[in-house]
Amino acid sequence: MPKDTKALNSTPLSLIARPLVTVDIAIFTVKNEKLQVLLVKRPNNEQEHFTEKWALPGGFLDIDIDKDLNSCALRKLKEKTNVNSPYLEQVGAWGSKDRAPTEWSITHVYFALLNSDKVILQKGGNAAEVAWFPLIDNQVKKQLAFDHNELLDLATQRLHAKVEYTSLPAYLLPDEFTLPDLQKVYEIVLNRPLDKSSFRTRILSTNLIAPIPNKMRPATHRPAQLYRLTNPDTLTYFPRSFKYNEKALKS
Amino acid sequence: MPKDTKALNSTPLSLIARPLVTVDIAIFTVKNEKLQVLLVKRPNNEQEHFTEKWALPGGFLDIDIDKDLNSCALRKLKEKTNVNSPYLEQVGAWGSKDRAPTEWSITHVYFALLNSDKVILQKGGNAAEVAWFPLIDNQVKKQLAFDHNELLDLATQRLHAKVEYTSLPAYLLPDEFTLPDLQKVYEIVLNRPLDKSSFRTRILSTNLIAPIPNKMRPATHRPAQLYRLTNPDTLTYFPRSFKYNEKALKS
DNA sequence: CTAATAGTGTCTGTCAGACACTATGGC
DNA sequence: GCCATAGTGTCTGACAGACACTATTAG
Repeated sequence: MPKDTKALNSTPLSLIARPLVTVDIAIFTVKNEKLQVLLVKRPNNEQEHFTEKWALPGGFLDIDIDKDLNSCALRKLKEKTNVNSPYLEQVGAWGSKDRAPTEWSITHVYFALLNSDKVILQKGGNAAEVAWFPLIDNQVKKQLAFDHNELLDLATQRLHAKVEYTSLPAYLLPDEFTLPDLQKVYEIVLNRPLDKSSFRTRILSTNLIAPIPNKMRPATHRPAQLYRLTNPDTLTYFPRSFKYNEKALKS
Repeated sequence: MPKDTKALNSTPLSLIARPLVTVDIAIFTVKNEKLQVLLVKRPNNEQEHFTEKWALPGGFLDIDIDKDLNSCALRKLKEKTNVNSPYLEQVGAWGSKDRAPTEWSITHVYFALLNSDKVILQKGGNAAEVAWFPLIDNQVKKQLAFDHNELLDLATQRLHAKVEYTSLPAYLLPDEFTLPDLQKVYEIVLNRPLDKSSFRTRILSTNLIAPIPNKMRPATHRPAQLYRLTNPDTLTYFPRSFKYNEKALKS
């Protein structure tokens, strides 16, 4: 009899051996004109693995507290940053017999984007220290606990891929920002300069952002129009190829 | 003390309550010129939920057999189809307190693409029946067990999105196929016609496929060149916007 | 006035879609 | 020859990048 039928033949569910289940989050921000990620330092505790190593914030799912996986990620994010509503996206699940030292374990990797001004770093809980680390060549120059270097790579790859065709970098800015501000965060995340004219055309051709009437950012030069997100909860996707073709559809 | 620190203060890992962990797979194929998905019928067993309902193939992770999540998905896929190496991709994890009737549970959703000729449907295990169901308006016209309609939607959305800019549909074909064959599966999955000329240009501008020298498909009309995948294990991505700009980089 | 940055206009090359055309087999 | 489908060529419109230009503030 195949093993996975056991539950369907009334073996009590409680007898099925279960893996450890965790959530880890790559929290990104732009600070000092660099893309940075939040890491926590594991405590000095003889009974723990990877003691005093830096790691992605995260930990065990608590089925008594968390109503779903996203809530679990938000809870952990809030514990470290005191931020309630970042942009949050699941990257995927990684589980195997030997990714953690002792047991079959699965981690659910998320990434979050937030404006660093809104963050109040909090050690609390199981974190001896909490700090931002810049990404250099898309990596953090540090050996992290467990397989967290790989997990961070995966989150970074996802971020990079999506920045090319979405409005993701807008979540790195404060609520009110100018178009040059927005271009700047795109350039920082993409690590390459963009043309001002085409950037503006592209952004303004969607309804991603709306100007705040009569509100400019004052400066010692020409002031810039301030904008805010039209719909902060919706990610905007810029068009891509295999264009939809109305005419061909009719035939 | 925050709850999630318990493991880090030497509470035995075995005492942390763990959710149920499952894997479900949307197995897609093209059959009779339609995109179809494989479903299994749950057995008639008074002690089970959703008895005799159709569902996505899947079930409990078995930490004694499965070395990682992907292996678990492949095992379940092989049990139902006897196929060893389909295209397989994780869509994501969905877990919550109440998505399953009794317990906090997490499922890891995968989708697979395969050529239906390679499949030998097998009931075995916990499946009373196994069958292909066409997707109509991207849905299967049937109420599935648990939250499987939603899971299937998610897999279908992912498939659709990626078909627009990748070589995914190639995995729905046999090893040798013609360019019109390939165009046809794209059209079936996308549910819209494509222009022959631009389709060919697009495909041939990559090294996705290579012609098989002197091998044509005979027909009562002009024969078509047969091709095969250059690298069957690598998904090809077609280019998209925010084009890389060499000149701007230097400045 | 100048400096500095915001914001616009114009040109041009590229490329995808539309669609007409040619090619090649069976009959 | 005809039919059917494979495969190519040509035109055109859209659009993104390059880059020059104008606009608006402080001082």
